[in-house]
Order: sequence, then C-alpha cells, then structure tokens
Amino acid sequence: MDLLEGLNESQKEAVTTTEGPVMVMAGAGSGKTRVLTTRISYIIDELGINPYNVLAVTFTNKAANEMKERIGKMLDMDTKWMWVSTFHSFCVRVLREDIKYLEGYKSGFQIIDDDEGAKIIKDIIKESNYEGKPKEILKYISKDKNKMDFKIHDFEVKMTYEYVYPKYNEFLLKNNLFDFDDLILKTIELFKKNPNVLEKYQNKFQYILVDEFQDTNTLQYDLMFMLAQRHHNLFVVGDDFQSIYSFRGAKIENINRLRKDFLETKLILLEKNYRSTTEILNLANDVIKKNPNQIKKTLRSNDVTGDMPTYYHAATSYDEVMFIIEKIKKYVELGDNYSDFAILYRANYISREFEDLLVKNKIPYQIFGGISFYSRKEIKDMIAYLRLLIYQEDNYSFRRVVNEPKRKIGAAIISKLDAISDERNISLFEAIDYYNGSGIGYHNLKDFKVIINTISAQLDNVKLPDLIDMILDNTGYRAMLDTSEDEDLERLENIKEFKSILSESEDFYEGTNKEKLDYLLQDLALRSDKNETENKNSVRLSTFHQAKGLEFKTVFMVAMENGIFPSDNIDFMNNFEMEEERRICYVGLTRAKRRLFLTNSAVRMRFGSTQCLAPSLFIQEMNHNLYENYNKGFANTIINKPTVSKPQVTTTTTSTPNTFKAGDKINHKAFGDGVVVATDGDNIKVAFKPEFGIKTLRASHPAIRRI
DNA sequence: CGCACTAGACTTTTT
DNA sequence: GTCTAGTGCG
Repeated sequence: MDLLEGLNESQKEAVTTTEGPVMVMAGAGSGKTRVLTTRISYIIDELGINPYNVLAVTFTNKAANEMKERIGKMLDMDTKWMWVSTFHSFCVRVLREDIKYLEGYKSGFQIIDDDEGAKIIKDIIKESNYEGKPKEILKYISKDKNKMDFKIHDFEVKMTYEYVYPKYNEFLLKNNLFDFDDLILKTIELFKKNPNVLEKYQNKFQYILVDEFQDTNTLQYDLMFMLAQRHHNLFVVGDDFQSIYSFRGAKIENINRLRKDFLETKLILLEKNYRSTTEILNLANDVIKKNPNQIKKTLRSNDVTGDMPTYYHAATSYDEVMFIIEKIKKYVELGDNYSDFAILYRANYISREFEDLLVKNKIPYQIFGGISFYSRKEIKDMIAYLRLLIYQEDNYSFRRVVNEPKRKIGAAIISKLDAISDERNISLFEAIDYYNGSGIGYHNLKDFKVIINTISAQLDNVKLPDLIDMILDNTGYRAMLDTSEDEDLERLENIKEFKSILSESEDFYEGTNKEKLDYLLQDLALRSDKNETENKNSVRLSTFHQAKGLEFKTVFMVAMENGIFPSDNIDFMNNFEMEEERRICYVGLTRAKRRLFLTNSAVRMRFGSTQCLAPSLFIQEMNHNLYENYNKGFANTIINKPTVSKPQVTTTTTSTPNTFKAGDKINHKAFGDGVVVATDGDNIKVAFKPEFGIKTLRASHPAIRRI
C-alpha cells in the first residue's frame, strides 16, 4: 500500500521530511492527524525504524488512542506498546522505569487528581492558623509548578500559599503521591540530575512527534526539547489560530521559541481545508484575520459550497432555543441524524435552558463534560481497596477506606495508629498489629486487616473483576449500597462498569495479577472518561473548548453576547486576552462542516436576574456580507450601534391608558411587526411573525410603537 | 456521624 | 435560579 496516496503536496512534504526539526502549522480540518499517523507509519515502514524508537505525544488519551489505532491499521501491526501517548502517561512510563534514580522516590507511586490535591491542602490549612480556599491555593501551586507567571495580590492568600506549598509537597513525597504537574516536573528533574538516564532516552527516541504544539506549556516544551537533543528529529504539529488554553499555561510563544532553539526548523503550512464549505471558511478567515501576531495562513476550501452562515438575534433566550430546536427538527425530518448537530457555548451554565427545552421537545442530547467516571466516590473507593491489596504501606488509600463503609473507626483510633506508625516507622496498616484497645471500633479495625489480607492472599488465584466482588462482599460495601435508592443503584451500576474495565485489562496487561493491577491502577489515574458513548445518536452540547478537534454537519454557536462571549471575566482592553477569545470563536466556527448558525438573545436570565446583553463583539466585527441576517430589522440596528440602542419610541406612554384595539398594527423592538389581536386592561395580545407567535405584552412598554 | 440549613458562586480545564 | 460547600445541631 502506498502510504502517500491521496495526500496533497504539503501533506506529503510533512510526512516525508523526516530528518531535522520540522514545524507544521496545520489549519483546522487540514488533515493534521492523518499527516501525523502517516508520518509515523512512513518512518517505520519506509525508513525501517523500530517502532520503539519513535515517540509521539498528544494531550488527550482519545487522541493518543486514535493515533495508535490508525497506525495499527496502516501497518497492520499491534501498536499497544508503542510510545504513542499523552505527555503525562509518557512521564509515568519513564518514572515507572527509572524513578529509583531520583532520591527519595520509589516505584508504586499513586497519581492524585485535583480533588484529592485540594483535600490534602484543606487538611494542611485546618492544622494551621491560616485560612484560604484549598482550590485557590492549589491553582497557584499548579501555576508555579508549570512555571507560569502569576502574582498573588491578596496578602492573606499569599501567606497561606507560602505556608501550604512546602507542606503539600512534603505530604506528597511522604505518601508516595504525584499530582499531574509533578509527573512532568519530576521527569525533567530525573533527567537533569541523571544525564545518563536522559541519554538513554535521547538515544532511544530517534524520531519525536508532538501534537497540538500550540498548547504545550513551558515544562512540556523543555521535556521534548531535552529529548530531541541527540537526533534533532523533532516534528511538531499545531495551529496558532487554535491556541485556547493559555489559562492552563499553554504558551503560544513556543512556536517562535522552537524556531530560535533549532534555527534549521523547517516550516510547512497545511492550508487546504477538507472539512467546511467555502462560506463557513470565509467567515472563519474573516474573524481570525483581526488577530495580529500570527503565522499567516489562509484556509482554502475544497471548493465545496453551501448555505450562507446565519445570524439569528432572538428576542428572548426562549426564542433562541426554540429557533434552534425548530431547525434541528426540520433537518432531522429531511434525513439528518441528531448526532449531526452541535450546540456550542462559551460557558457551561448556558446549557441549562437548552436542556430543559430539548427534553420537552423530545430531542436526545448529550452534554460533553461533567464529572469523570473515575472521580466518582465509589470508583475511588474501589481503587483504594485495590491499591491496598497490592501496596499495604499505602497510607493514603488506607485512610480513604478504613472507615468506608463505616466501621466506627474514627479520628481517635486513627491518631493512635498514627502515633504507632511514627514511633516504629511502619505503615498504618502494619501498625494495626501493635494497636491495643477495646470496643467495636477496635475489633473492626483488627477485622479490617484480616479482610484485606485474606483477599490479598487470593490475588493470583482469581480473575481481576472477582476481586471487586470479594471486596464488596467482605468489607460490607455492597451491604452499604443495598438501600435500593436510586443513588445506590447508580453506584452499584458504576462499580459494575468498573468491573468490566478490570475484565478488559485482564487481557491487555501482562504478568501476574499483582503486576496487572499495578499497571492498571496507574493508568486509570490518567484517564478521565466522561461516559461518552451512552447516547450515540444525540445532539451534542459542549463548550467551545471541549469541541476542539471535533466536527459536525451543523453547528449552532449560541449565547453570542458580550459578557458571555467574549466572557466578562476577561479584560476587553487586554489585547492578549481578547485575541484568545477570538481564537475560541474561530475554533467554534471551524467545527462546522455544512451549516453554521450564530445566535443570541436580547434578554436572558443570568445568575437569577434578567439581563440585556449586546450582541457579541465578534458578531459586530464580522463582515456583514459573509452571513445572512435572519432577523434584519432589529439585529442591524444593534450591530451598527454597539452601544445602547435607543428605544424608537416617540409617544410618552408612562401614564397613558391603553389605546390599542384589536387590528392595530404595531412594531416591537424585538419581535418586529405584529397585529394586536386582543386587549385586556393594560395588556395586549399581539400576533407577530410565525417564529415569535402570539405574545402578551404591556401596552405601555417602551419597546412597542404604533405603525 | 449524618442531616438540614445557609451563604456564596456563577469562564474555559486535554492530564 | 440553582448547585455546592461549609457549619451547626440532634
């Protein structure tokens, strides 16, 4: 099979320029993943390089898995153990192997998520005289670990941060825990302190590929640059137009930094878009060209034309949602699937009013995001039990489940255990042997140890999922969930799902059950599956951020109002922040394949009160010839006068009695022209255009005028 | 320890 | 308006 078949010239160049540093700026929908996977296949197949000498990193598990799958298909080989992974799992793999060279650290470490990190900080704060929000402190710690510039203006917060930070790190070290940032940070530290270890990997990875390069932060850049020192075959793909994660430390400057660090870096542009119609691309190009400081590229379409993008300015958010629902219904009737549609917004809270009406209109939908499967309490508990089976010295997991389900093992018993473990320098689990006491809690504690040891002794005699049943039955966890309440049933359902994950790992991993569990538990910590597959044929609701990398036949960009998008949490005068918002807009626009709708509303309930927000700056700055204005009369007025639109009312209506009668023609600021059909005191019923229907209004309302 | 009440938030979040 | 985290009481 010819790997290069069907590629355009720039794509071919990106695939075959294998030697030396290469930077590919790949516009949205330009076949980036295809180039990446074909290039890896090419390196293996054409250059005859061993797959294990290639390293490819991405940001999400999904992207990594997709790459493996595609390479596997192209080369008809098993790619399971190739070094194609996220930054974080790459680091875990390195640390697993070589952490012994880093003083104070040992293998078998556990990876904690943000929630657990915040909990640790909460405990540290509690034992001090300081005050502060754990999440906020953790945010600053993370910023510091990622070498981000930041200032803490609040004196109290700063003091707490300075107190907590070292204590937090001590806690992690003592309990053999790594937070996400540490994985990368400690890998770099390992390499810096042990040049021979670094050299091993430098020699190993003859070809290095980095996906979504515009989203790399300083640490990730440093890591990859380090590894590429020996062979210089560093290939990065990205799109500066789609850099939308600077708040997480992503440094768009890395693009220029690489070109300075490796002066011979070859730049290749992929500008041919295979996704969207010409009309959609014209609008996207129009938006993004307002950002200065960019690598100039213009997406050219595949010469597919379609409908003009539509801008719909609704009178109320209800009307906005109904406009979208009508469109979905119409196109589904014409043969589209629900999964062809995406409703995209800037902030999660926007989804609510869409959900209500989608339910009422029986349109299946799916929200992308939400709570991760692995951050559910019952799953974390199961993981802690499993860890305790293979790492009995894991005090962190011990504390989590020793009293879960409740066994009357309270703070008093734990602090006694703490004392014993400190005194004898043993784990809490071991300290149980030296604990003397009486009462229910005491006996339960002794029993707890027996239960864990009994299951642990059976470890290699059973199948992995059976371990869960043994835990559930012997620890009383199943009995705890046996109330037949919905919440309990859901938890049991989740545990069942977790069992099937264990079942799959049975075949995936190699070695003894202990070894399999060991690998699995570390892998799990880096997964954040957000039960995606449940409802396949459904409308997708998502933030712009989460929609990155996806495409839909029809895209609705909703709540396009100043304050929501661009968000009023950014400084409109700050060019850097405004440019990032504009890139978010660009990401949204370029998700659409065939149809694009931009919508907003004159009136919206937000945070418990009714607010009137002006149309998004991004709509105002769009070239009006590039989209169709659905609701011309009103929307144009606003667009041309982005400031406050003066009510076009001539009569002073404050105290004038209702002089309208059925049959009178009126104009409403939001609903356009209409006919009065009934009156009732100061209220009038008016029939507007079909999309608005019949409304009951106050006759004296300033938005109404007689025509 | 668990429930009930209240105060406060309410941008994005690949790992 | 609605959800969550934190406090306080039984």
